Amino acid sequence: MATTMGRRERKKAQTRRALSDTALRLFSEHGYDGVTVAQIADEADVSIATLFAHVPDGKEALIFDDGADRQVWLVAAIRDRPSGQSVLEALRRCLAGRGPFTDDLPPDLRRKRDLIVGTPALREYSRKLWIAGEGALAAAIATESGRDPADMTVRALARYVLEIPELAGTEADPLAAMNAIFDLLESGWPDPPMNA
Amino acid sequence: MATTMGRRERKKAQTRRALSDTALRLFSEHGYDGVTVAQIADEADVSIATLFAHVPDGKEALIFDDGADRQVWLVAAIRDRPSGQSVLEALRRCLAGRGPFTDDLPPDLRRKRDLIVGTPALREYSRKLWIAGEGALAAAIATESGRDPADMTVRALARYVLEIPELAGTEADPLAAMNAIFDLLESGWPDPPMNA
DNA sequence: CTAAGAAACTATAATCACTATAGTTTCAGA
DNA sequence: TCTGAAACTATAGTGATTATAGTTTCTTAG
Repeated sequence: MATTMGRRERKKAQTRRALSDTALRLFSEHGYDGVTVAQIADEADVSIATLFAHVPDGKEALIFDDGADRQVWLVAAIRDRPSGQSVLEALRRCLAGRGPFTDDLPPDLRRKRDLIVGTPALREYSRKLWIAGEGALAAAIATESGRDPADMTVRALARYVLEIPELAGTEADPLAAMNAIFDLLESGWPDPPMNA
Repeated sequence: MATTMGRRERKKAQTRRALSDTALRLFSEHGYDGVTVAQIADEADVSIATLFAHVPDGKEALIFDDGADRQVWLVAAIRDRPSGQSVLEALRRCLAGRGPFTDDLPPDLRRKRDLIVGTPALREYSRKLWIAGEGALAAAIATESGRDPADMTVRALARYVLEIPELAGTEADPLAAMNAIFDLLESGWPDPPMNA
């Protein structure tokens, strides 16, 4: 096993990359629904069967990375947070630099993000990917707070945090929206409202 | 406009009912994926085109009612709550008597519920129906708390409440799970944990 | 170096959800 | 009773996805 991948793996990655790039370009040009998987396969110069071999989750998955990076960021953000910082604060800061919450991105990533936010099918699939990290996030939270990872409170918190991108992503000011939601999760819903 | 529907509307309702009943029966017998819409249409003795005319959202929608009852319950539960009761308390009590949170149901509804909970595609669609009520619920909450219905805090609370059935529905004790989540929403996440 | 054997790829055909079209029957109301 | 709308039908098509069976291309153990 060499440090550099063998030719086979390199070609495989190349094909997958060609599919992603082609899909992103065509989606940007004609809209998600305006492109068929057949067109994508054609322009990437592979057969349809090959396309689906690379993207088992289907058309929506084409422009998303296979690797489960998402979970890694968040779990790392919790584990490596400065001492004294709360778990939710760490998550808030981590999310603030990602996805819909910053414009400090290279232009290709910005185009991709806009495409996702503007396409319901892609938004839904993106949410699915986030939610898939629920278990890992719950485990990390449980570790830090000395609770059972199966505790419904922990699971719910993890789920609610992971829903934030979809919930706040379409707002006029996504970052402000995200902060409002984190405040809600930290302090709870004030009822009766903050008068007598 | 007679008090009883005309024959035309009666027949339409009949057809829709036949489709629902047939779909529920076949899904129960062979599983959701083990039944094609063609089979359902056949057994209900209508054409496939007619089936889709009745169920524009597709296969999953077959066993759900068209009417948007869900929102109505919840909004009414908030508006008509005893004075002094918090909004979240009203929602908690309302949900406790519905869907996955009680076994006090006629056997056919119980079968239907079990089918939904046990079938990912149906769970997802059910969630979609709940989420569709977000705007109405947010409006009701905003009215009671004197906030802007577009306030992200209000929208987030509404969304989080509506996610509870999917989140708690698959737990061993759904009712206890639901209560834990409401506690989280009311009080927020205690961090650092409840020691010094 | 070479011969399995695995992995990636291909064409082809099928299945299935869903839509479009164009025409027929049935009811409702003037 | 006539007319138009609504519900229905058969038919054909689109597009995603899967199954099958066979071909090419790398890897690697001998």
